[in-house]
Parts: sequence; C-alpha cells; structure tokens
Amino acid sequence: MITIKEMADMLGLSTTTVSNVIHGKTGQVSEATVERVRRVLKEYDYVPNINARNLASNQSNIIGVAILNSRMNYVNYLKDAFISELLGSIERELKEQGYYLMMCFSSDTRELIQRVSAWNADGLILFGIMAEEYQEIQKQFKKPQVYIDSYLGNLHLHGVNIGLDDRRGGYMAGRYLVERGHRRIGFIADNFKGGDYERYCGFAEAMSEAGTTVKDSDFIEVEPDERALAACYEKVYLRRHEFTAFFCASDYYALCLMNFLMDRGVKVPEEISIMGFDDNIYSRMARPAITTIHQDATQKGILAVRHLMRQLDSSEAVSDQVVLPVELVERDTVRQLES
Amino acid sequence: MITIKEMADMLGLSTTTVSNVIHGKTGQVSEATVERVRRVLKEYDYVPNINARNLASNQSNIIGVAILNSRMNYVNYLKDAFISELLGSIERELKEQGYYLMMCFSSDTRELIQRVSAWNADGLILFGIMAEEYQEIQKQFKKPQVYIDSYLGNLHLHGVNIGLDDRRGGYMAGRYLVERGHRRIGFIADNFKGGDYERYCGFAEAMSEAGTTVKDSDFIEVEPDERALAACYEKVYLRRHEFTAFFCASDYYALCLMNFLMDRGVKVPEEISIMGFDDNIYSRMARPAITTIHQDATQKGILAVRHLMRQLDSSEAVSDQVVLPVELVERDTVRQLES
DNA sequence: CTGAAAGCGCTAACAC
DNA sequence: GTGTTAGCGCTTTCAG
Repeated sequence: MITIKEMADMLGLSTTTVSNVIHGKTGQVSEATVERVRRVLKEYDYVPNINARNLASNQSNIIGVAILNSRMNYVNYLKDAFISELLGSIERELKEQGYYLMMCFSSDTRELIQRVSAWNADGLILFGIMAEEYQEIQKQFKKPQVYIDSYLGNLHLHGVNIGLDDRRGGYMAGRYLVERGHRRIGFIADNFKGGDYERYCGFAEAMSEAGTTVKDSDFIEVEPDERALAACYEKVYLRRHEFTAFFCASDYYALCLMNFLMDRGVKVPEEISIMGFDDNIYSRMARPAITTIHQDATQKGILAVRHLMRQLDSSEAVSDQVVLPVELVERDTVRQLES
Repeated sequence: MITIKEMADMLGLSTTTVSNVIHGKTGQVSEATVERVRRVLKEYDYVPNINARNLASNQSNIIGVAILNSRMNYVNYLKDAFISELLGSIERELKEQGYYLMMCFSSDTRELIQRVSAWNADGLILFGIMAEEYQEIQKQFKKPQVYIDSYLGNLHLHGVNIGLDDRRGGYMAGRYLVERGHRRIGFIADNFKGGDYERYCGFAEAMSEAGTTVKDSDFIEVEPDERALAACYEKVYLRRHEFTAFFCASDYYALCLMNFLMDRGVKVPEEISIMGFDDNIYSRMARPAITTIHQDATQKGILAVRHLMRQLDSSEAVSDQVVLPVELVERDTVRQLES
C-alpha cells in the first residue's frame, strides 16, 4: 500500500499538495500537477489509511449502533427479525451517507461507552434504552445520538428518539378484539416495560372502555429463548379456556403461540383468536396469516440515520421525539364471536 | 479522554512504563509504580485510542465480513434468516476472541478490498464467493481469509473454506422424494451456480438412479425480491399439474411457494409435496412444517472464526476445505404417493 | 500555487 | 526498573 509521502517524493511534491488533490481541494493547485498526482493515484491504487486519517483529524466516520439488553440472555440478536431488519436498514443508509457502522451488542453500558470512545465514534444510534441507562450514556458520551424505541420516562431528552405509537397500537388491537366480541384476552410479552408496557396500557384502555377490566393474571410473561418459551406456552395451553383471544406483543410470540396451540389440536381462530404486533415476516408468512399491528422497521432505521446526520451537520444539539404511526392489518386469526 | 502521555506526566513516569502496565507487562515494573499507575487508570477512566494504537502497531483487530453478491439487488441482506444468523454468530465469536467485525456488503470486489485495506483489517471472512471474485481477492488481499459456502471450481484454495455437503443434501432430498413415489419434481432456486447448483446435481443424481431424468424445464429460476418472487410463482402455479413435488433450494422459497399454493386452494401435501433446504425458522415455523435438509448457520460462523484465528495465530498459510454434514429433517410436507 | 513542519496517541526498540 | 525516541500515515496551519 502506497502512502501519501511516497507519492509526494516520487512526484517531487509535498504531502500537502498530494493530500489536497486527494480531497479535491484543487482550487489552489495547477491543472498540470493535479493531473500528475491523479495519474499516480490511479497507477498505484492509492488507498488512504483510515486509522491515520482518524487520528489526525480526530473524527472517525464511525457510528455505533447499540443494542443494550440488560435482562437478556440473547445468544444471537440478529435472529430477531425486527432487529436484523432494522440493523440492515441502518447499515445501508449509513453507507449511503459515507459512514461506517460499528455494532455494539452488549448488556453493559460501560462496555458500550468504552467501545465507542475507544474508536472515537462520531455518533450513536441506540435501541431500546431505558431511563437508567440513558442517564449513564448522557453522562459519558457527548456526541450526537439518536434513540430508537426508547422509553425514558419523563427525563428530558437530549437527542432524538424515533418511537412508535405503541399505546395506540395496543389500543387498536384491544378495540378490534372487543368489537369482535372478545372480553377475556390474555396479553403476552417478555417484559412489562417500555414499548410493551405501552402496548399493554393501550390494550387495557380499550378493554375498560368496553366495560371490562384486565386482571393481573391476564398479563402473561414469557421468555425469549425458544425452549423457555415453549415451557411458558405449556402453561398458557392449560389456561386456554380462560381466554377467547391472545394479544401478543410481537409477531414472533404470536406465531409461536399459534403453532403451539394448533399442534395440540386447538383451532385458530375457531377456538381461540390471536393477534400479533409488528407485521413482519412471521405474521405475513404464517397460515392462517396473523392479524397484527403494522410498524416499519426499515423506516425506523432510515429515520434514525437521517436524524443523526442532521445533528452531525448542524453540530447543534437537536431534541426531538418522532412518533411513527401504527396501523391495523386485518388477516385471518381473529374470529367474530357471536353474542 | 485522558492520554498515556498525560498520565505519564502526571505521575512523573514515562509513557513506556504506563503503556507497560496497561498491557500487563508488569514483570519489569515495581509493585509500587504498578499500583500508582493502576490507580490513575481507574480514576481517569482511561480508554485507549484505538486509531492511534492501530496506526502504531500496524494491526487493527478488525475482521471484515464480506457478502458479495454480484447479481443481486438485495435491498437488505439481513432480512435473509440464514445470513443474519450467520452474521450474528460470527459477531459473537469474534467479540469473544477480542476482534472487531466490520460488515462489507457490496457487489463490487474492488470496493470490498479498498474498504478492508483502508481499515487495515487483519483478516477476512467471505461468504458465497465464486471463482472469478476469488482470484481478484487473492491478488489484492494478502492476509488470512476464510471462505464460507464458496465454490471456487478447481482453483487451488489459499485459505480455508467452510462448506456444506450440498450435493449430498440435494441427493438426500431427491432420494427421499423418489422413495415416496415422486417422479415429476420441480427444482426451485434463484441461481444455478455454487451451492444451489450442487444441490441440483445431487437431486438429479437421485432422480436418475430412479430411472428418471430431469428435464431442463424442471429447473425453475426465481427472483429473491418478494414481488418478483410472487410473479415467478404465478407461473409455477399454472404449471403445477406437471409436478407432484417441488424441491426448493431454500426454506424461504419453500415457505413462500407453499403459502402461494395454499392461498389458491392447493393442498399441501395432499396435492403437491414440498421440500426446503436449510432447516431454519421458516421451515420449522411453517404449518404444515416443511420437510427439509438441515444445516447449521451458527456452527458455520463459529467454525469460520476459529479457522481464521488459527491462521492469525500461526501466521502461516493454511489451506483447508471443511465440509459440514447435512441431515434430512422429516416433517409434514411430503406425501407418500400410491403406486 | 506549493512546501515545511507540528502533532494526533500510541508502540517498541534501545539505552541507561 | 524506567526513560528516550523515532516513527505509524495523515491533516492542517502557516509561510513562502
């Protein structure tokens, strides 16, 4: 790999001049030398040393993409369809903008911050952050950041959060089920914080508008891991007669539940109705296709990057809360109950 | 962010000494100073500047992970379940070994090489490479590399290839179908190169053992994009009476096909049988669950990293071809035909 | 229009 | 045990 200095020597020029034509600052350079330099650049197939560049310029064009999950024993984050679509979308958009993406999957805020500091990342996109972590990050990391699906309670937000109208999504699902005569509905999620909690609240609101209150025991907490999930669903199966429908906080859980029940001879939606949340491949490809609440992971990723770029460009702190809309996608897993 | 020099000044020591205790080269340093340095390290929360370190040491601990796909207009590679599982597994394993992963999704070999050269990556893991690209990469990139699922024809391999017994997988599928009385079988893939071609050959071999030859028109080429795929399946639907079964080169295509047919009232497996390949979430979660050929993406990722580490450690070129076994997973989409 | 030179933060050979 | 020093390749200010 040839260096600027070598080329400069070769041409009898200074490194400054070579560097200038590399960066297109060609206003101050004569046509002739520009041409000579360009030729050598091509001929020797010059590739800049990014480490040197970053060191000298004190910026990196790296954006860290963090998925923190304190309670999680996820083995492979990318097995999650939502996460991988989101990450793929961010990667694409970042590349388009000339930035590099650095994955930061961790369960430890300190580790995350160390990583991005060590690499001198120019910005951070964070997914699924809660209030405590948020505060730690704010304290340690002073560069632009965009949050996705993060619930910071009533903390003042420094930066941008790309969120979803989770509550309304939950409400729409609840309302839809209620309108079809369902009153005894189980809510399934792997946590009751953040977005899932909001979905629950919206759901409960719709229920109470219909004059039904949701009992604590209608909350069903499951575990993400495939085997643990099956164990949870075993219990759900035993309790199935308590419910006419289940509203799951993700399509994945909805699909797993549906399969679990169908494999035991329970008919969906004849005997039990199911709704999901996300409208990703799981609900679309399921048969019967699962009625769900739509959100757009790709769009979230794109928006996150755009907002980060805006901060990077303006170099002034922007605070913004963007809330993406949800939409009900009616498919085949909810039955109209006769009254 | 504090620097080594600052700490050294602060302590009245040289940068060497500080650097030494940072790296645990504490043999040459007195207990007392080690302690003093450590205290400052903690107190000021020292984080090394990786760009500086890389520049000075001329290595980066970065491993590029490349997915080249020349013919592909993939919008989002990570939407592919196999790729994202593989990538997640590589990420995890790389982190465990103290390396950083840099994604290189591109359709252009030159771009890839530039990227990894610019960052001074220590090694490369490449997925789905064909002979021509392989030669280009060999010429341009001189550091350790591991290939995954790459078919290099009869080129001499420099490096390691983690492959799959694709041909045998195809053969097993073909044989299985033949044993159940199927003779008119469509083969569905999005290309007829590399692994998919091998799968086809194995399949054709099993067919010819049964005294049937596969016609060119039994080759059905589809396109990855969701809408284009539907258009292809429209044609398949019209030709459905030519076949009693379809063998798809991926679970994804199998699931899409099954849904497409079922949505039009075709019963699977009663009217038509379907087999997939991969044994990933698509075949497992489908109903009826899809009979398929198993392979382990996570394992591939882990092996790729391990083999790369071996090369990195020994610093001698290793050439190796590892072929992972396949296995037939019998589920519910193949019917026994009466004779 | 072009060049000299300082410095980014760290490593490592070598000297004391 | 500890310190000096010369880079790594590039950017950027300032001077001609």
